[in-house]
Amino acid sequence: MSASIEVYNPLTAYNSAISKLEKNGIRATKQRRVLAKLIFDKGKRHISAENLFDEVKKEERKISMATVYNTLKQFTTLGLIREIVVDQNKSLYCNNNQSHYHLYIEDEGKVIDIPTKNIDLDIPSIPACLQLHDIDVIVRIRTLKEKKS
Amino acid sequence: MSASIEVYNPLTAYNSAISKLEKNGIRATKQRRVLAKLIFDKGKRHISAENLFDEVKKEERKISMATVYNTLKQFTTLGLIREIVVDQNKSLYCNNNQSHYHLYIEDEGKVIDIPTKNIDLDIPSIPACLQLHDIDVIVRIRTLKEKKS
DNA sequence: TTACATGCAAAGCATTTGCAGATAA
DNA sequence: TTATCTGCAAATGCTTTGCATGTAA
Repeated sequence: MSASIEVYNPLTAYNSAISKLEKNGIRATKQRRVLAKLIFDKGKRHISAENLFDEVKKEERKISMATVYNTLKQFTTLGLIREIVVDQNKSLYCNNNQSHYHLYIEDEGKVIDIPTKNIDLDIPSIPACLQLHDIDVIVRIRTLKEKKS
Repeated sequence: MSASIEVYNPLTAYNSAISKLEKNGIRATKQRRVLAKLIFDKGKRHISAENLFDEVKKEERKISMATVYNTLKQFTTLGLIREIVVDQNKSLYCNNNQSHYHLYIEDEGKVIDIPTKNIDLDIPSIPACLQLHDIDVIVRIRTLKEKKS
């Protein structure tokens, strides 16, 4: 039955985020709801804290940067979003829960999803005392510009 | 012919690093030689800037943090070492040039190599105007501690 | 001699934190 | 009411930079 490729339903994503908050005893405050709406309501995408902060400014409410960061962190801990560390000073958050990896266009700071089926990981046996937490695959790409001379 | 698994020769690694510097018109100054020795002389490993700085302090010469950072950056640009961004505040540098990926033990901040043969990437077609720069695969692992209750 | 390197301290920047005031249940 | 949140501004920590001094060729 499963849809062949990933289907993203903003409303479902938003609603399940909110209910997951509540299930974990975290209040669905106005700020968290606004942020969740912005994060989940625009289809699959990758956002930075700054990005999100800017989007909030364009909307009705004003939310402090600290709250944006704290909320992103909480959402990440709850597994609602995933953090992608593309480089030192750039964390992006991915609102797509389904298993996938990332194509990172370095010059543009842009990230594109790669469906998991295109990547085949045969990870060596992990000792029983360890627990797989996450697999980050970032394929780094550069645009050809000054090259090819 | 090729060796079945990776073989690392500290002396060769050091020497080829130095000659690559010279080939690129970068002087093999005392600081760079000291850093290269520390980086390549202890077998395959993953070092942070701070680590390296500490090791320098234990040795004869004193090298400033700025120089350590600048040198690591240069070495990375030249392809002598690889930077692994495991999280925001932790960049590690890997002295192993051969293609491989990383197992990151989050709680310990420790990185272990995974030979490439265990990972098979079938990357969706990359437009001709783009250039593959690097593929980072970080398998994130946590030790089981407070869990299993 | 002269371009390139180094070291220091100051600057930068994304992120985190402490704490007083605000808010949800 | 009371625990939890929020916002501000200050703090943090890694990394970078400007600039005067030092060094290799």
